Amino acid sequence: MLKQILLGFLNYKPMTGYELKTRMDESTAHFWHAYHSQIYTTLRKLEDDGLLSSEMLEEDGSPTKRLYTLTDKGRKDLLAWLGHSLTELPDVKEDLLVRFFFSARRDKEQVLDELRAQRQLHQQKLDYYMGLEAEQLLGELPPELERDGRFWQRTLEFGRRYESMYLAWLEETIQMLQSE
Amino acid sequence: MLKQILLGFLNYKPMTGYELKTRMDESTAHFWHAYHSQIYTTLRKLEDDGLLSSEMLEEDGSPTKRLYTLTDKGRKDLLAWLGHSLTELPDVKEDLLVRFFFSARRDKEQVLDELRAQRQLHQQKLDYYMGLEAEQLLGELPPELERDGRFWQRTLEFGRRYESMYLAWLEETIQMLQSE
DNA sequence: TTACTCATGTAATACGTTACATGATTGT
DNA sequence: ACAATCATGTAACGTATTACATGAGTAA
Repeated sequence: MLKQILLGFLNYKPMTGYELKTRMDESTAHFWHAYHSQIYTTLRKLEDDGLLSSEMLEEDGSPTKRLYTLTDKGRKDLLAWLGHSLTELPDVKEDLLVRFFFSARRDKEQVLDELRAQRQLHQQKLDYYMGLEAEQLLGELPPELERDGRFWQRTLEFGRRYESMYLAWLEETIQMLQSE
Repeated sequence: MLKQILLGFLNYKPMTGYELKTRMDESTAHFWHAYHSQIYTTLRKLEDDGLLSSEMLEEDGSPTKRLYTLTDKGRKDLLAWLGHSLTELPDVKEDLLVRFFFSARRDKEQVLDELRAQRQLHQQKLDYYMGLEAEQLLGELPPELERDGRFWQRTLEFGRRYESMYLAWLEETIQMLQSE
């Protein structure tokens, strides 16, 4: 999936690995996170496969960068991937639920502490998403990216709802345990 | 994480790989899915590490089974894992959002078709979760598993909310695109 | 001079998926 | 006879994480 994300970003314009990493961190990381180590190795692999080309940039006053550009083959590959719709539901992975599922025999206060800590983290993330939305509305996008911007905004809206849903579940679960 | 799930189940009673797979499919698979190939290899590894022991069962009228039992070391390992609360938020991975993020330039009807197909799948999953709940309420658990049952029910409730949230987001996103 | 951001990479390991492979029993 | 379910495994591959490693420029 990282492959498609990298091709997707490079479809807008050529970028370095570092720039792709920072872009991901402020947008797609909310639904697909990657470490820089994986990004750099995947970029190399995509270049080996002919989906990207790269050139070294040596500007004075900044470290040497490798700029990646989408090739025709890469663009075709991206479009082919987008052309084949998802026909199944991807598997959900929720670490906390695994822990909670086996927590009936744990010390109740310890479980409550864990749930409260998660509540705080989810609240922080929701606050962060709320902040991001305001920012994005203020910083207007160039006209050719307006439609893209609405799609991006929609993924952010998903994040907000996910965090709200999670918070409500945690809140009620904490209540349930407290009043046992 | 599969490791902890297997230890968690075996903390209730000894089971075979096949039984663990079927148990997972009707409970934890909703938030952590695993293929039988991974289950069998992980069980072997846990036995190598001394967290499980196994014995062959040869009953007439059924294939040979390998019954796994949690060892003291395994139980200690499970309790240690449960004892260390989650202090971070696990990364979310949402395939559809990756696709949607890069879909502003795709054919609108194709995107709508994909969203509608996902809507149907999520509706099916929600219906399935609703059915499961009814079942679980009918089939009463033995008294010593009552508290466990409430915890399990709570993870099912999470699944219901997740699917409801997803459906609402899809519905509104479809509306948004249609009225563009 | 110390810490932070920019910038890139490799190596080892762990985890997860798909495909291949087999064989018995049960129900229609 | 055929399909479904029970039951277990291996091999190859793909993906993701953690740790190790380096070095320049910038701001306090």
